[in-house]
Order: sequence, then structure tokens, then C-alpha cells
Amino acid sequence: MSRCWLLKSEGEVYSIDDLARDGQTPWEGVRNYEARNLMRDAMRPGELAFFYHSNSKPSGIAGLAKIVRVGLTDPTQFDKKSDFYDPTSTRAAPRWQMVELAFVERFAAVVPLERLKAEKALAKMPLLQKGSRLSVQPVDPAHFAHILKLARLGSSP
DNA sequence: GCCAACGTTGGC
DNA sequence: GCCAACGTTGGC
Repeated sequence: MSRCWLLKSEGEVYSIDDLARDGQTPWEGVRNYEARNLMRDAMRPGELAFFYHSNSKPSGIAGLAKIVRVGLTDPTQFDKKSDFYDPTSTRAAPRWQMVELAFVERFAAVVPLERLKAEKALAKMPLLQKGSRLSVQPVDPAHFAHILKLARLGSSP
């Protein structure tokens, strides 16, 4: 089954513009088991993901990315100099995986979190639930289509 | 910068 | 297995 996703990144750390520049990027540094399990067990190459800027002005959905590879070992878990270093992980049984992302589209304007919250049709999105922090989330296809429409509206004069 | 909400750790 | 303490996330 093909699913849709939402991936969070702090806009000041790695933004959709960075992804546009790089073309592709390893999605390293995920250190949450639920997020890891979703990437490991449910993500497939070719699936699309919204690229969400957190801690930004405004926070919101900034564009689209595509999953191009899955099941990669995140090398930063073994790198003592990395913020993502995990001394409890071993090369024999690596704990953290990552996927490879490709740039697809930068929306003309970020679809702000506030705008998403104002849409009744999106009320059940995990992203919009109080206390939701998961950095890798599945997106319902109907929600996905609705948000794409918002992004296109925002781009018309 | 604040702080509420959450996940993880570790003592017991 | 419980739960308090701690660290992190992320909106505001």
C-alpha cells in the first residue's frame, strides 16, 4: 500500500530550500522509536511526504519530498562527534535507521500551521492534536489531497 | 525565552 | 512494573 507522510524539520536547521539545493538527502538523526518503526516498517520508495518546518515563522508545510531509499543504517549513531551519537548502539545491531529523501517541490508559500488548524476537514490529523510531537507521521490520503489544494490556492494571485 | 506535553531512564 | 526525575520537542 502506498502511503503519504509528513516529516518535520526545524526550518533553521534544514529547510525545504536546503533540500532543493541538495536534491537528495539522508534523513538522519531520527531518535524516536515510533518514528523509526514507521520509517522501517511502513515507508516505501516512491511515496510522497510533506516537508514540515517546525520552530519556524511561521511553522507549517513548506513543500514536498519523495522517499527514494529505505532501510539505511543511520551512520550518525556511531559518530562520537555527532549530536545524534548513541553509545548504546552497536554496528552488529544498529538501533537507528534512516531513509533517503529527494526534493519534489517547494510550495510558493508555506501552508501555516494556523491555516491547517482552521480546516475542519483536517481536524483529525495527528499533527494537529494537542501534544503531538512525532517527527515522522502518516498522512491520510484525503488530508494529503486537501493540503495540496491549500498549497495551490496559496500560490494563485 | 517560557513552559506544557511527551518520551526515556533508572531506582526501587 | 511503577513512577519520579529528567531531557526534549515545539508552539507561542
